[in-house]
Amino acid sequence: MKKLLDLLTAEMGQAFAAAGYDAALGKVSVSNRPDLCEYQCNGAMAGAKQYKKAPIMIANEVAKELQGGKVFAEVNAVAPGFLNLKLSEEFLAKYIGEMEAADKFGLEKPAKPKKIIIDYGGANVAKPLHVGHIRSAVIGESIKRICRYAGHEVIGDVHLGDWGLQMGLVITGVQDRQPDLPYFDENFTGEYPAEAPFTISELEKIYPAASAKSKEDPAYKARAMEATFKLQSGVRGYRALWKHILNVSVADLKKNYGSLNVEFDLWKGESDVHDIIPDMVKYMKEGGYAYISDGALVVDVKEETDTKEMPPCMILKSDGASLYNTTDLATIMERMKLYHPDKLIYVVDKRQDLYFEQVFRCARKTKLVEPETELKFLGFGTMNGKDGKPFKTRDGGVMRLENLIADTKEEMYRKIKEGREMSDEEAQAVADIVAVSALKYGDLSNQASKDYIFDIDRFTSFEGDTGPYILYTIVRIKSILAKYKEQGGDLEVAKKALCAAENESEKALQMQIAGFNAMMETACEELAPHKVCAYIYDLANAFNHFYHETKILAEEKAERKAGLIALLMLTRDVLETCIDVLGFEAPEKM
RNA sequence: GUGCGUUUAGCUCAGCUGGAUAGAGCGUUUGGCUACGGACCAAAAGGUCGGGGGUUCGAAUCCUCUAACGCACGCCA
Repeated sequence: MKKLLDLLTAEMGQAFAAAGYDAALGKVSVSNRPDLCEYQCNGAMAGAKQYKKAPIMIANEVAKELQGGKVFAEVNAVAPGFLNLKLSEEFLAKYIGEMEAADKFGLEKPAKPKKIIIDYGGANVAKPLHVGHIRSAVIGESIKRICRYAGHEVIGDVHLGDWGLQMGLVITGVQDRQPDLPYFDENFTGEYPAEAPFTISELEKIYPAASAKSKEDPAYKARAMEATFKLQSGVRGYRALWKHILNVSVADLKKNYGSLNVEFDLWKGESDVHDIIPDMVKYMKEGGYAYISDGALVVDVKEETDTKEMPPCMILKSDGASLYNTTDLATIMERMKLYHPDKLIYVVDKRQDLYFEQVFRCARKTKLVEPETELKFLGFGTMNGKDGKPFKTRDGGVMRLENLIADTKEEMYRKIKEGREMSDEEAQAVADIVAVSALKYGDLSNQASKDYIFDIDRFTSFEGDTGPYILYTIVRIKSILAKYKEQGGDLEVAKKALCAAENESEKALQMQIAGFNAMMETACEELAPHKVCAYIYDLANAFNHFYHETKILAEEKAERKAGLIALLMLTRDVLETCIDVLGFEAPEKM
């Protein structure tokens, strides 16, 4: 269904036309002076020059055309030429009634739904997730859900770092610990054990140890490189061991991502494109795109219009080995072949923007993608500590994501216990849910591209612009609805009883609800979860104002009471839909 | 050096793509529990929107110069 502002604009446009002016001047927007009006139109001022007339005269003529209409209850022309508008309560109630009945609250499907692949998460095999991974996971997941809700076909891919020297290091580390394993015996021809020879916590120790050792011991590094080479050239034992590393790691990653409600459709990795790299390189050479520069194979990506230095995109290192660029380009090729997406979105640290610019240009130039394929780099900023510097543990180390989540849950548990009578078990379960909202809302309510300050006290607060505040509002609505039902009310019947607002705060709540489809559409177009956050914060506030001024269960007229219940249900449903696309959920009680 | 980004209340952030008196939260000060969850609500104080210049009837928003900070600039990812 049409957006409310579009309907108002159409009405206003007609009035402009009827008064003899360009209908395009009738653009209506939400008022920036709520004390004066609900909506406004500034078209009279914009048209003043064109028609060589004082704006207030135009405004007056247009206002006249709108008198007695069904959409606006009040239209005032105000100096120097504003058109101040108040909506008809009946019109508004009818609109949100239609929203309630419509699929997705009246959000229209895109004219041409796109197939989108989102590359986010950024996890590496054998390395634990740390705080630096939270943003990609949280933002990527939300964007996936927003786009999906808006009607696009979306595939989320974690795109693991599961190849290259890091794997060689782990394998070498394992060999040092357990040299007798059959994986290292070249003459072994039997079945390798089904069980991995290490646990995830062992694995997490092996990598940093091996990595540190390789930095000071060249011989060790050489061994690791050889192991990498053997793995990549398909040596049976190494491949089998690598599979174990992968499996153990992925199981652990799924657990950690799962605790943040982050789910991937694909668990592909760099290794998946290893076999197609030679073909891709050959194609780039034969196509005349790639050439040797300083020993390395590169593709020029400079453009005439560049005002900055643009280094070429490197395809192979001077030793012939592949690198990040190689696998990313091969992955683009692979994705085009397997899924043929209209759009690829990368949710990656913003410091990589030049790099992705090179890769995208290279992919276009070499025609790995079609001219109309959209390549989007969504760079996010750093999560900083209260000192404004990258977030660290107290002793200055890198904090594991698992610990950050655990700390937040603990803090949440403490707050819940001190505020409510609740069993330890229930409090823990509730704390887990609320903590996820605190973390995610704290992150998503900021513009993704900016750095932000992680403040656990602020994020876990029940007051202010926080996840827990939103959840609190939802839980409060649920509680009232439950009581209505207890008292013999029928929610299904009440649902259809939406009625015209009888007071300011009720109307304000309805208007806020009515803005849902427009908000979701922009959030999707701009890939901006923070707009969803801002919206639900306003919605929660609008509800709480309304709640404070309106008696609901004590309302005597049954019809009116049902109407209020309907408004509550709609508010709850919109809020829950929004937090779902943000990637968290509300408990029943808290 | 080149390019990109950031700069808005004491602190953390918005600002719907050029409109009226620049908005929230936290913190501070004050008021409100015999209604449905007070983990709430209401109100006050707090700003030369980094600085200069320009475009416009009108600028936090567009252009230009400039400052501070951050980041990136071929064999890491």
